[in-house]
Amino acid sequence: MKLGIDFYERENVVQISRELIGKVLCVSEHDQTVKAIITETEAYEGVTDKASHAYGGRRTDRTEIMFGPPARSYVYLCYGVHSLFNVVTNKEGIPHAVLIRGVYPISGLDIIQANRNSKEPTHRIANGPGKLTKALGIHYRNHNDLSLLADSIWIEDQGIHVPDGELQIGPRIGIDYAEEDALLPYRFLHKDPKGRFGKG
DNA sequence: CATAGGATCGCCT
DNA sequence: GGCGATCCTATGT
Repeated sequence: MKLGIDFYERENVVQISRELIGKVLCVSEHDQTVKAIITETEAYEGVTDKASHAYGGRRTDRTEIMFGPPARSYVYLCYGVHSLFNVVTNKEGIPHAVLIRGVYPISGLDIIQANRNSKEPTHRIANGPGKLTKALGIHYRNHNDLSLLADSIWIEDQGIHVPDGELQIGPRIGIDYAEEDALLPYRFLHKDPKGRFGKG
């Protein structure tokens, strides 16, 4: 079932980031839906987090979405090339977000391969923050600031339970500039999506 | 208006 | 493992 507002509006973004591992990201467009299990996330803890775009309460046209209500998408362009997909959490006014960094497709693999223009195997076709947006057809121009409670992009709980032992928890990637916050254990990664979610 | 740099990826060696 | 691609955002004048 689709995650509701209660899931997103909680205060602990690190906990939400942890719980999103094993949930299912769904994207629907042109009457076609693709679904993929979330395998990697990072928490971004708003104004107190030097790695966050909203650090220090910085409000710009771009970051404004994170200050808005929860359960919405924050999709921005990275390195001029990649759309990166985030989920806005906590209450309006508190700019928390979770970056989705990797997924394992379970439905619509043919569409996903076409989107990527690649026949990479399932466990590698969307195992990166820029790869998964391209794979699922998420674009910063079309999919920014959408409600995750509507029918374009949403996240489902399909009862998949991922125990702590299957996770690797450590520092976030590519945020060396964030000084002491660069070492916070805000990254959650499933150690073996292929073995856990693959066939056989 | 100009400019530096980024929550990355894929190709090359 | 090194590097270029590629362009928007934020900041400063």
